[in-house]
Amino acid sequence: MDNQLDSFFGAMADPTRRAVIERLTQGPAPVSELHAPHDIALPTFLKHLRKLEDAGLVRSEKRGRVRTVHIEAAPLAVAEDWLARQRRVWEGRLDRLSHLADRLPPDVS
Amino acid sequence: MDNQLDSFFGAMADPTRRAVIERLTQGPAPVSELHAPHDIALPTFLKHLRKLEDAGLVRSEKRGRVRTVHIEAAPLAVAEDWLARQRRVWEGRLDRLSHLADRLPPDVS
DNA sequence: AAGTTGGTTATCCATGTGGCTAAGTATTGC
DNA sequence: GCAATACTTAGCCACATGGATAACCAACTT
Repeated sequence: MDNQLDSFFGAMADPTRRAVIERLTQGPAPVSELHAPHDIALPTFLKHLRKLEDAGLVRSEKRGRVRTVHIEAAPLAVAEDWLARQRRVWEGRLDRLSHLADRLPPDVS
Repeated sequence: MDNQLDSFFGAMADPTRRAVIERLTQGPAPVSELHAPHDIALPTFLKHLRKLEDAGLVRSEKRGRVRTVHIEAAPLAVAEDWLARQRRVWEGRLDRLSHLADRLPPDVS
């Protein structure tokens, strides 16, 4: 996809995928274990995993017949930073507004 | 949609929509001004705005023929919190692992 | 009153997404 | 070797998404 944020936010915009991420923060797990709590077919679930992997949120290795998946935390931090930055601009605007309000009588017609 | 996070992350998974949010952190603006920098047709752009509004990220009022849009910052904070929580669990796991490592000789067979 | 401006509504289209089943491959256990 | 396990690939389907045009309405401007 375009931006890294595109694929990240796209990946998080689904409850199944968020649940997988939540689970993986507690440590790696094989595909079958990740799939177990979700009431959808395995191939469908694999497509979700694929999307997480494409977004760089997750990595996996196969040993024998079992594929173990682990989280890649960096992208989470990138998105968190983006959101924090927006919030700071927003809050900064509020600050500037209140400062303006302080100086309202002299400055504004 | 399902969760509030669904519609939030869904809304952010598009560069046009993120650009609108970035612009709106600096203050409200009419639709035409928001649309100007984007090289897409107005009706297409309006669909993006609609999605932002559906996700509760933005609100708008119409006065005369001009509709003014302003940001609703709360959902940003909700998502930021969710991400921060994931990060804390992830980091907590690392902490526990290192603590475990400290106690490795006595505790582990 | 006529024209311009700022949105809005209605359709349409190609592609993406999330779901399924069926069938296949490769390990591992007996 | 055979069966069970753990994915994997292929194909199908309904609906959502992001894009477009055309036509419309309402409110200013002149």
